[in-house]
Amino acid sequence: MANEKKMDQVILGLLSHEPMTGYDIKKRLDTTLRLFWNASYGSIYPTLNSLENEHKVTRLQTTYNGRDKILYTITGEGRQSLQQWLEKPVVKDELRYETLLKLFFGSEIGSEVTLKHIQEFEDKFKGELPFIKASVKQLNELKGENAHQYYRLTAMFGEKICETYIEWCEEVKKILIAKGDC
Amino acid sequence: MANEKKMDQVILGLLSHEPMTGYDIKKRLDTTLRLFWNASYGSIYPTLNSLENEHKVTRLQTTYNGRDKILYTITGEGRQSLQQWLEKPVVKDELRYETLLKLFFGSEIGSEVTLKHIQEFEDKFKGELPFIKASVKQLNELKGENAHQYYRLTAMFGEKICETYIEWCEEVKKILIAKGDC
DNA sequence: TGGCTCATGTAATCTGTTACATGATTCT
DNA sequence: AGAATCATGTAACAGATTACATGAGCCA
Repeated sequence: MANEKKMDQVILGLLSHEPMTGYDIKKRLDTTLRLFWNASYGSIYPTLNSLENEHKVTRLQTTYNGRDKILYTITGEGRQSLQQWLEKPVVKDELRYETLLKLFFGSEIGSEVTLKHIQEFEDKFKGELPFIKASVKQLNELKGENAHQYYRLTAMFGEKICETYIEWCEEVKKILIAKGDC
Repeated sequence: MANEKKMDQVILGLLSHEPMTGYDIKKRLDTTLRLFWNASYGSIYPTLNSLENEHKVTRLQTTYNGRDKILYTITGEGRQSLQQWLEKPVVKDELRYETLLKLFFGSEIGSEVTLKHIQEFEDKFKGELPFIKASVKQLNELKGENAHQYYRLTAMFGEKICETYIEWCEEVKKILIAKGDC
């Protein structure tokens, strides 16, 4: 994808909350940001390197429990660069659901197969929901740090869309079962 | 992105409904499928070429109103290939919202700027909604072709999530205005 | 006549994934 | 002892966008 590179900003954003290792960043993306962003090691580590070259982060080699790790900290320059990006209007919000695609072409394969895809889609989000709900609840009580309040708003988004998806799946299932053209 | 190439299937899917030109395909993606899929000419035309080489589509050079166009039709082989893909489980549903990212890092820039992003997000989907609602209504009445019924299900998806997004935006705005930490 | 839409295509470039490589520590 | 997790990284490759190039017909 020849889109604007956003990995820089994602990493700076995460480091704006606290110093982290590349491994930590990956974990954060796989959990907290899972619903709206993701990335692989193959893009995280090289980006950390280039950010260091641009003096937007500093590296600190440490050893914790005999384990080597490289802790990255955002610099003033990095924070400035992040803020500049945050001020700019959003360029692209993208939703790419293969499930929707397969549904759209459903007439070519019939309702039985299509139902399976819908069921899997539903199950996936039903699986997510408890964790998201737990986060929202936790973040509601925790009226502390500012960053947590913003995290809470994104978690609320996750909760809402999961619930909407599940509702929609139920409707779709009813309709597909009713027609039963297998 | 070194993901599985889905452009092939998208084009075959669209051609499974009716013969089209590359230009038509682009239009369809920009309108009907806009909410869950998109692509540029730079991927459409080369894909059409490779599909022809694999005998999954046939080209028909025509002239309509003095305008040259190449009409592509799916072959039996192409249809088979499409069906095989449709049967396979979904590999990836991806949502990538820069807006959510900027919201998540909102503490770094404050609620004033963040509110602007939320407002734009809301406006965008408020703008989409009338068209989607019109589609849904039209497709509800039109109880004809099978393919339309599948299209209708995806339009219902669009309607639901747009409404959910707008609701969520209203909540977020209230919370951000209440705290007012600019 | 000028601007918009119709219509097809290519080359350069970007961005990121996948798969591989390595090795230590912690848990069971 | 073995599996899982912690931890960092690279090279090959894929997939797609952007920007450019070209030209005809339609509408005002």
